[in-house]
Amino acid sequence: MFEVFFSQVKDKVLLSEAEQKLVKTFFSPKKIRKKQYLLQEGNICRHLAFVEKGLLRSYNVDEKGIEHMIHFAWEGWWMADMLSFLSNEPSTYHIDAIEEAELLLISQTDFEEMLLKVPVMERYFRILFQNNIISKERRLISSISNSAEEKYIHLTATNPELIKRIPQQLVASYLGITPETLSRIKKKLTKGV
Amino acid sequence: MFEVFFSQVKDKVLLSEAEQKLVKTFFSPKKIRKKQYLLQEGNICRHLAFVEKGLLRSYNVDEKGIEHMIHFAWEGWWMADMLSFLSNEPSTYHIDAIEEAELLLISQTDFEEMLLKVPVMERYFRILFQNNIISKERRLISSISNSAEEKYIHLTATNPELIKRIPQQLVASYLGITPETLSRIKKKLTKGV
DNA sequence: GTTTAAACTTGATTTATGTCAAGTTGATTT
DNA sequence: AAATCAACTTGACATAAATCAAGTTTAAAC
Repeated sequence: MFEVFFSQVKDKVLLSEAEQKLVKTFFSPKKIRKKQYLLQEGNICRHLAFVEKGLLRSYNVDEKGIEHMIHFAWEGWWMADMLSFLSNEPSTYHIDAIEEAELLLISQTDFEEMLLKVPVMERYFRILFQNNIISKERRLISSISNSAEEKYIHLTATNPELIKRIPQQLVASYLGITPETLSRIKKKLTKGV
Repeated sequence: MFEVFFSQVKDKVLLSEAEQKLVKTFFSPKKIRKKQYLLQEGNICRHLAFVEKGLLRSYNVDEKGIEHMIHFAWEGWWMADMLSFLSNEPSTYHIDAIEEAELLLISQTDFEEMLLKVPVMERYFRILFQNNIISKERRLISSISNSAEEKYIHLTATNPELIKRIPQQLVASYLGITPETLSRIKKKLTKGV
């Protein structure tokens, strides 16, 4: 159950056998089915979820009822509403499974306790968050700088797996464009080949 | 010189006198004039900069020569190209001073050393990065979900100081819209009052 | 204090993208 | 395999925002 997890963690920091054992105790496994919610708007996000298998998405819904994709997370990625998780405020996000998923959950109090008891995990999350900032910044720059077509090209270059694995309408939402526009962009680009 | 710095750090973690003294040794002060560069595209970002006084901006320039604002940092904020700083790759950003600024700089190696020698600073940066992720996520959601007018209204609500302190054309760029559009939005909104 | 340059505003026009609607393809369920 | 539903495509049209250009205000430089 912890295979993907520890291979990910060991990618960033060194963990002793004892530390691994201790870290394990803070997590509990959970399986969720396709379309099942992990978090619904209005509820407090009480866990960080690590994806061992499957695929999750987080999104919010605006006044017009339109969904806006915030993140996707598959094997080796984390998923949560960090704002709600850290501040204990009700979430404005939904999180659900695009593909049936196996997760490792850690609660708010266990997260804090783990970081204090296993300082190397404090380091792991500092590095993880660092990387997250960098990738968010790139997505943001693309979002404010590029046309719809450029945004799509940029995404295929920086995240080809996402294009392959995520349904097109959700990719469109992730880019902040309509499914129709994305469909036309793809047609235009394949024509050009 | 470290007044703003330690008030910021103490806001997030507890520091002993000894730790404070040690932390100070890793930083060197620097003043830069208005319009002076701290970093230019193509160079490696070798320092994190903490702003004690003044105002910095980071931006990139696209093929058409258009500047896209990435961040602003005034008293109490950090500035860097994190990607370049962490990976040692040449930066794609420019960083310069909008207002004359007093900075505290820490180098890549000193940063790593400080985090290892003063674990509470590891914690500080984990928390700092956490908060950064949340604010970037909000900006991103607004960017992909909202119209130009809604983006501007959202910014006035979440970051009123930015609107007051940053020249309008830079605010427009920060929002990913043209100065003309921002000017028209402001006119429309003041009319409505 | 006058000159010069930069920032901001306003108007006319163009363009990219959104919206609405209908059709097609593909997937899921019975 | 047929039926049902959702995903994707395509076309016609509407609209928000960009572009281009001129004017005005404000700030900087001499």
